[in-house]
Amino acid sequence: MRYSKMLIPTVKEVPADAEIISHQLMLRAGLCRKLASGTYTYLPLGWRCLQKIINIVREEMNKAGAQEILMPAVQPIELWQKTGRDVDYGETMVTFKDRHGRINVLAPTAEEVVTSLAAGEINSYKQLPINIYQISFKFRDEFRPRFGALRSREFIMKDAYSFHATGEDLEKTYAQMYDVYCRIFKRCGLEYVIVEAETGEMGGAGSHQFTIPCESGEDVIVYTEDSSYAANIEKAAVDQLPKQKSDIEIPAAEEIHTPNVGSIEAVCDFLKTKPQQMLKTLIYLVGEKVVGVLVRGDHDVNSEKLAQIFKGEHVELANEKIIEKATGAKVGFAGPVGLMSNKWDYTIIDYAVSAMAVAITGANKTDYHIKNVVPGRDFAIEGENVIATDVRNAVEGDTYNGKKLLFKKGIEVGQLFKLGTKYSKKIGAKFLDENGKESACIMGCYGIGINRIFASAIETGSDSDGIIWPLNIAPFEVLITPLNQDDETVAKTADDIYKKLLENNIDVLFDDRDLRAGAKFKDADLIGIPIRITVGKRAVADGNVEIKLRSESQSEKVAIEIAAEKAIEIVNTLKAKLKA
RNA sequence: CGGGGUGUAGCUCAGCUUGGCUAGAGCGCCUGGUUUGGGACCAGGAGGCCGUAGGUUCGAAUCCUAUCACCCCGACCA
Repeated sequence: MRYSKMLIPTVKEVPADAEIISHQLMLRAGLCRKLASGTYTYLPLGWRCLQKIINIVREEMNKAGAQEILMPAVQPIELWQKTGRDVDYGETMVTFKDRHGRINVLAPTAEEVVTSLAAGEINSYKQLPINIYQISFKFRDEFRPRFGALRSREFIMKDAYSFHATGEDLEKTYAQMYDVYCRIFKRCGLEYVIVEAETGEMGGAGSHQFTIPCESGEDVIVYTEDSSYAANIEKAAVDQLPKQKSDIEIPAAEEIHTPNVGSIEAVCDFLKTKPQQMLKTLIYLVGEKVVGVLVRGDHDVNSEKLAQIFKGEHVELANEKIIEKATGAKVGFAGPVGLMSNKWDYTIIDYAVSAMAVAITGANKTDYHIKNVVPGRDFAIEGENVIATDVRNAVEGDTYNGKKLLFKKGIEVGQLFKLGTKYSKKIGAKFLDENGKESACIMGCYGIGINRIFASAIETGSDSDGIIWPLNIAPFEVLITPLNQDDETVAKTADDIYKKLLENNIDVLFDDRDLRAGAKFKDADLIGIPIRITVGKRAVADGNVEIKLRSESQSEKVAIEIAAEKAIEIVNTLKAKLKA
């Protein structure tokens, strides 16, 4: 490909609305342009990268026996109503009416569609297992799209779905997909971490997440130093804290006037105490149920853990109205004393709370708190509809199995789920087993965010001059940079090498633009093609060209005659390193 | 959705507080010339309904109101 013929609009200045490195470089290197919030046009260079990623994913999926299909992006809402996920997804799912008044959704994912396909086509255990996938656009109307391709509203996802007659058989495919994912990320040249994850609104029995560690990641990975345990923050378990003992007899609980101080910080300020001494009471809506959740003042409720207690039901913070009704006080003054289980349906108490010797908590009376509250004495920590459990996020200082927990940020690029029969039961994907007995298909599902691989590769591979692509997903493998194109020998040398590389199926970009050397070098570094061959007048006079790796600072002089061969050799070496 | 911020040339931004001449700079773009191994230089040039709508005023990029878009901080996920 000739550079002068290609739309590669590089820019010197950093675009104003790009915050993180990958977003900035994507725009600067001319890989994409924003159309509207969270939607991007991928330009020739960017689309080439995405296609390379897609091809790697496709190859590995096909090799594992998965079959590619393509499902509609516009789906009838009725399908989603069957599984109740129209409610779970809520506003994240875009819906619109067509001319007949039917409500359609823009696919945020495809469990419902694929399960209804299976319901129609799969009747016998003889057809199982089957693993089908697609690579297509998804649309999610995110609360807050940001960070360019990291969290866009429209994105390309590879989503695979497997159907099984038995749980053991699901385990087999799950393990196989686990392996396939390792191969895919290896080939893409990414350092990844695998963590245990929650299944969230997907439902199901088990899940792993593939994460690329990096500062701009929005996920938090929790792990032990010896790597014996790694999970995302939604899942990460913590050891129970030791029960605190008080040296003195705690006096009776006592109401104190705390005008206008609702937040934990304000109360601490006012009463000259620390968040660890506080007991925070949050009112949640779990399905239809009103649930009071108690955590220590310095801890946060983990809504995934909360959802798991209620078998994956939809969880959200209650609004002001419900809180006031449930507590009889304005927001900020809720507490467990005196009204547990009568105004709300369940009380969930975090272990760290039951371990407290004494606490300060809201009095369920506007502008009042209660001090000297002893869990177990002043409110029940067990009983009907009262559950003591782990319902908070792990924090610095926590341990698991006695080992210190460490924290790291990461980008989630893929996730595996054991779905079980959540979808097949509701949509009626059933089969007859060898005994003629009917059962619901057991399902697994496996997603990969293509754009996120693209973004994480840049996020983890760049320097102050621009992108440093891993060879396998670089838009081109080799860049030829002739410097003095009026010089016949230079022009011919560059052209010969270009043709030779093309003949050998190397992805090569030929910078035939009439620009000064500096400008070409700057663009070359910015777009980050792994191998650059520089053809300059002086070196050519000596019978040489220069070969330079984008990842190295030194270039190497190579005789013109063997330049193409040498470049091919480097391509092969780099490829070998990325082999799965 | 709540909180904060920004909309002026293709891009990055100044001008707005304290209304007043023809609305500016750098980069990019076009023409000509000189240059040519790390984003060259000189000369000339094109390009703006100052986000949109209304209002105040003799006069609005500047003040007021509404509205839209975008960005940042919080609850979601590939």
